Amino acid sequence: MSYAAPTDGNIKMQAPKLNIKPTNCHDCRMSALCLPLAMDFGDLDRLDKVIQRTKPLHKNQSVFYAGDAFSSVYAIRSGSIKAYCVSDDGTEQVTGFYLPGEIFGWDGIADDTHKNTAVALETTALCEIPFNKFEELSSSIPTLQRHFMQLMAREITSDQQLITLLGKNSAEERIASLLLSISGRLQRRKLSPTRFRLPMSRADIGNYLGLTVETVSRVFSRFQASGYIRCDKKEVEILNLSSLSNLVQTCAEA
Amino acid sequence: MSYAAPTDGNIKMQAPKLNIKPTNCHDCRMSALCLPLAMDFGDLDRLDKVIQRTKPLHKNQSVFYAGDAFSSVYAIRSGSIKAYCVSDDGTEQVTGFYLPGEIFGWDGIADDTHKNTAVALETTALCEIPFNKFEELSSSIPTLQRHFMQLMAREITSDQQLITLLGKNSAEERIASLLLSISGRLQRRKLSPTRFRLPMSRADIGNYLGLTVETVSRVFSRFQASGYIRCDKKEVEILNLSSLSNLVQTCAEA
DNA sequence: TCATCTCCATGATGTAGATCAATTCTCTGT
DNA sequence: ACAGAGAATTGATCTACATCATGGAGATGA
Repeated sequence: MSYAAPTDGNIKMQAPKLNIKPTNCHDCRMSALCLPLAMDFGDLDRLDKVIQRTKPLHKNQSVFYAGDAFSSVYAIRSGSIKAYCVSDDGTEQVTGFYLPGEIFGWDGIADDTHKNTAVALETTALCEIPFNKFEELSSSIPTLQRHFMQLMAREITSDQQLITLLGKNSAEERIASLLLSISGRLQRRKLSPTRFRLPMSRADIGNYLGLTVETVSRVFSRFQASGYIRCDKKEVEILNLSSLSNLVQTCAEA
Repeated sequence: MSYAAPTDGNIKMQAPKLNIKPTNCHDCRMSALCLPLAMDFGDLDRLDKVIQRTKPLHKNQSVFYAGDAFSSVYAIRSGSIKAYCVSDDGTEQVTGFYLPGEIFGWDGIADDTHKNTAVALETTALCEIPFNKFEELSSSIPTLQRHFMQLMAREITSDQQLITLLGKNSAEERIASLLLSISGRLQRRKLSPTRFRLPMSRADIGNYLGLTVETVSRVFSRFQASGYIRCDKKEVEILNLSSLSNLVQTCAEA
């Protein structure tokens, strides 16, 4: 019954009555993540007028498709998103998973065309941030521009971490890294970093990490046998965070 | 021969006599690549005043190190740059190669600290674009802001292509893809897309593509045996561009 | 309620590319 | 001009992961 219980992903959680649905940026408890901290209230009001809250998508509904004209970026209020692109031969490559408080859709800015398709992994509520209006705003709110560039840069950084992961690391290292990444991101939004529900399938994980479903499954089993995690289907509990950390080669920070 | 300073050695290619060294953005024939096309001449002047032309780096000199405070992004006038990050265990991961007309250094915007080290692969001339001055400028030159975001987005797109490459493609596909990428980028700056000199070592290529030197070497040999390319050390000639293209799975564009 | 589907787990076997090793060739500095 | 280090090629072997195959556990729907 407790709200903090991280059975959160069990889609029902996003049901309107459990969450006081934020109707503006002031009330939204994600705003610390997705909006500039330095903005004052007047600015926030102006931004708030621009942002559109779409009605919740349900599982497997798309936000945009590869090839769509780029018009907006999106912040996740609840739920989760998978971004992937499709090769000419039809194979998919998952390029990212996005959790509440995170922003996606940058891939369209380069030439006004989305390179990825974005799809809801579960019932998901979004804020749409129309990019042309944002541009108008950001010339009068300087910190907003900077903040957006930082968000884009964060995307670059995380993409490059994934590149390192795919280029150098073993299956175990990749999966440990993903688990830790999700754990850390949940922690940032004050949710349990050790007990959570993976919103994506094993196949998605494998695709994202350049592994097959079978390998992903085996590694999960091995992690469980080693006592690093306990998991039942998508429900995961991290039992030994430091062992997992020892597995991954993080890029040295300064 | 007593011409001391940057003893380039093999890089005579971008010898002074071929290039009238650009002293400002108006004259620079890279500007079409690295600057907003839509900017008028007044804007260009103001931008020009902000950009610093550094003296040429010679091979293996660094532009910045991972951990350095972020202050600028850089455009390449001539030469080439390798960006890489270092794990705590000391292993390197190459995250990108940058050719003339291209801009690098975005990786520092996220939290004002560079995540990568950038090093010259050969004698290299750069334009430094101080980011704080850029931010001032861009509020008064709206297209500039947009353009910079597009450049960042291009970095995201290319990173995501690399992710796909590393996650799904075989050694041959990866190397074909790199060759085609370089070919295309040279073509954009009106250089021969079929005959060029690779500025990076086989080891760098392998590192970038998640392969060992040996594998890279073998694939080059195989490509040569198949008549796809002809190469002598770093000098490469693409003989059969379409065969190479057939090898790679490009992400479907709209 | 049963039939069908999707997801996940796990075993048996195959293989692309890593690793180890040796040789030649090319730069670099004294 | 020479020694030594580094870069590249090629061969022989090994291994982590892919591939193929099977069965079970939950969902979904007539």
